[in-house]
Order: sequence, then structure tokens, then C-alpha cells
Amino acid sequence: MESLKETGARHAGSHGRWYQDACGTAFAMELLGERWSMLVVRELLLGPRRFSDLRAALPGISAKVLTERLAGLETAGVLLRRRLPPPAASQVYELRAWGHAAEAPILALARWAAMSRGHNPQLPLSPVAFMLSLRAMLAPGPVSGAPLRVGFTVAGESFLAEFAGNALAVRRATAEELAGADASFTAEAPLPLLRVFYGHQPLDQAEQGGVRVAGDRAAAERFASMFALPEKLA
Amino acid sequence: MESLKETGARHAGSHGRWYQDACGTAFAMELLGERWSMLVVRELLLGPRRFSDLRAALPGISAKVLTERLAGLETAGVLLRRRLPPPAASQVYELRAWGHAAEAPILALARWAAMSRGHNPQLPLSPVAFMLSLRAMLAPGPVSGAPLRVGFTVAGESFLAEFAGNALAVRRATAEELAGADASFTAEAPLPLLRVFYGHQPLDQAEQGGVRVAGDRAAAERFASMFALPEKLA
DNA sequence: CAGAATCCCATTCGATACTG
DNA sequence: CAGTATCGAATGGGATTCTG
Repeated sequence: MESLKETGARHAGSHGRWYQDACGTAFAMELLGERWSMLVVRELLLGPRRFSDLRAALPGISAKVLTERLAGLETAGVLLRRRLPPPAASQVYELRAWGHAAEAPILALARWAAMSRGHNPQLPLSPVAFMLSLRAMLAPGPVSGAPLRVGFTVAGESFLAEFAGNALAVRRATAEELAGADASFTAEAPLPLLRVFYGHQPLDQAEQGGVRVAGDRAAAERFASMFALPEKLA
Repeated sequence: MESLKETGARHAGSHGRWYQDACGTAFAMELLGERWSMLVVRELLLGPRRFSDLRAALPGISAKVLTERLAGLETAGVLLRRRLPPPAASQVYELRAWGHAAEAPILALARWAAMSRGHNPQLPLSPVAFMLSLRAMLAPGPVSGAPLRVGFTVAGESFLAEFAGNALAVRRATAEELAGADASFTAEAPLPLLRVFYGHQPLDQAEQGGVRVAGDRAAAERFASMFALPEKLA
């Protein structure tokens, strides 16, 4: 058993109230349980973001609260603040290794919530949240098949999804990388893409609704069929 | 109490402020993100509990807050309140199927928190939280081997852990069921057991520290060696 | 024991205004 | 753009009391 000294010291990043509970879940909720904290981490899971990026992705958060959450998460050791090299005089927030490991519980929560009736997928969704949903909702089991590289451009942000060996990796990408993909989806907003990936909407119908599909159409079809929302539970 | 006015069809169980976000993580945090909510669910994961059981397991929660959280979780569809048959005139709270499915994200959060330095395992721990930690920290990979049934009595509460096919099931048990187990651990509090399961403390040393080991000692040894805290991340 | 009802203070939120 | 400062309003939560 590790030493863990500190008689009565509080956890870093704690918000002044803390559970006296050794359970990891309790500790996790001290770190991520404040309003907005987990969504801030979510937005950082696909790479560093600036203050204004985060505000844009989290409609409803105020500058004050975002500032407070970023400071708390930094103190907690979840993320760090990095100043970009001179050309760009700006600052970005970036997850540390441990912060990045929060992806697993975050996706697990998303899968759980999606099993609820009452979950409303019509609300706004950030591009990052949409891309992460693909990782959350990749149908399990032997879906395998040939590797697949699929590009996404959603609301101006580009990503590359790489499927290989029954796992799906997602990262931000440049236009050049998207050119090398097997297929690409482009949309002004995530909502029409949700219809394709979780609503079983056929591709040609989606193209009426603001989705552009480029590249190998069969690959796009196969990729889209790999995702499904979990069944609802009572 | 919340009156649920408003035409806008808010999410059930929402606490009046809500994220406008279709992401499942956001919805999950609306349901479980309030202080104490997730820990209440945790305490129900191994079966129904009474109001006073929950208060005892969650030191620091007030009657008012517990009442509010139970009401909110019931409205959200996570749990339901059941009146026991006449002999016992009391009431219990019980997870619904969907509520029970929250075990996956709850354990994922626990694993994540355990990867942090700063996690203090010396704090008090409820018997349920300890038993769940076994499910969270079962070492992955081909640990297999013969099935194993191990009893636990912690602070007067008894459980049976059944390992088979690389999976570990845990449930409450009666004294008779414990008698049929391959081995049994008994302790007044979870802390000394933590030293055995996560601190690599040898059994005979643990027996100096308030742990009683009964039954097949080799089985007890093998079982204890199946668990490990995840490695810390920076 | 199980909870509802009150009281009341500390914290927190969001909006707005302001600054480098 | 990236925050800070301030302020009124809402909420949270602990303690206490009351009831069946």
C-alpha cells in the first residue's frame, strides 16, 4: 500500500467540499463533477484548444466559469496551459496523459446516457463531441474487415477516423490528410451526420440534407454501417 | 422540491440548469453530476438499500440532500422506491435496469481516479465500495484458471465474489452461501483488506492486522493476487 | 426510523462591463 | 482574443424541527 501522507490535506483541485471517501468514483467526481468540467475535458480529447474554441464548443458557459474550471483542472493535474511559439502569441489548453485517460469513463458515460429514453439527440453538438461519439458507439464484436480511413469536415473542423483491427482512432487532420482517405463526409453541422450514423439514413438521402460524401462510396457505406446506438433500457 | 413547471420538456431529473448539448456525456452529467448522486447509485449497485443504509454508507450526506437526490434519481428513471411486504414496513431504493447499467461508467471513473497520484486510499470506504473496487481492479488479461468462490464479511455485511471465465461477479450473500465458498475474508473495516488486495500484503501479515482468512488458504492467495491498482499516469 | 418542512448562510452562477 | 472584476440572484446544503 502506498504511503499517501498528508493528514487531513485536501485533494488538489478539490472545490472546497469533498467526500470523505476512498472510492475512486468519489475522487473522480471531486475532480470532474463540477458543472462543465467533464465537458471541458471532452472538448480537449482530440487535441489542444484555445479559450475561445472552448467557449464556442460549449454554448452556455460563461467566461468566468470557463476560467475557473480551467484553473481547477490545471491544479488537479488534468490539463496544462501552454503558450504557443511566437508566431501565434496565443495560449492553448492541453490534456496531460492522465487527463487524456479520462476518455474511457467519458465514453462509458455517453454509452450509458444513450441507453436512456429521454436522451435528446436533437440538441446542438460540437464537432468534437460528434467525432467522439463514433468511438463510443462503434458496434462491438467481429465487425472487422479491411482497414478504412474516413475523413470528416464538420462545421469547418477536419478529422480523420482510422479503423483497423476492430478499433477506431480519431484525430484532427489537415486537408491533405483528408485527400488520402478512402472516403470523406462533409457537413455544416453534426446533426445531419447523426442521421447517417445512428439513424440509418441512406447516403443519397443524406446528400439531400446537407451531407457531402466524397471518395469511395462503398467504403463510406460500410463505415457508416459500423455504428449503432445501444438499445434502450428500462 | 422541484415543481417541474415549464413547458420546455426538460430532462427528467434535471436540476434546473442544463447543458444544451446532445452529447451523451452531457446528459449523463445532468443525471448523475449533482453532488452525491453518483455515490448513491454506487451504493445501490449491489442491491436495494434503505434510507438509513445509504446515510450510513455516505458519511457527510444530510437527510435533506439524500431525500432530494433519491427523488431526482427516481424522476430520472434511474431507481425506484419499493415498499417491502408487511412484516417489514420499511422502504427500499432499488436501481432499475438502466440505473444498474451505470456500473460500467462508475467503475471506469474509479479506474481513472486510481491512476492519479493524489488519490488517497486511506479515507473511509463503504463495504459496497470495497466490493465494487474488486470488479474495477480485476487485473485484465489471461489470469484465468479454475473458478473460485470467495466470501467476504466486511463491517458485518456479507458478499460472495465468484470468479469464472475471466470475469468476476459480486453479490450480497447469506452466511450459508459463504460457508460454501472456497475461502472467506472477514474484517471489521475495508482498510485492512485494501492492504491485502492492492498493497501486496502477505496473508499472514494481514491476519495480524485484523483480517481473518478461512477456508482454502491457497485459494485465498490466488484470489488476492488477481487484483492490482492501475499504474499512475502523469 | 423515514422523511418533509423551515430556516439561513455560504457558495456559485451568469450577465455585464472592463482591460492588456 | 483572453481573460478579470464586480454584482445581484439563484441555489446548495447543513442544522433543526416536526410527523407518522
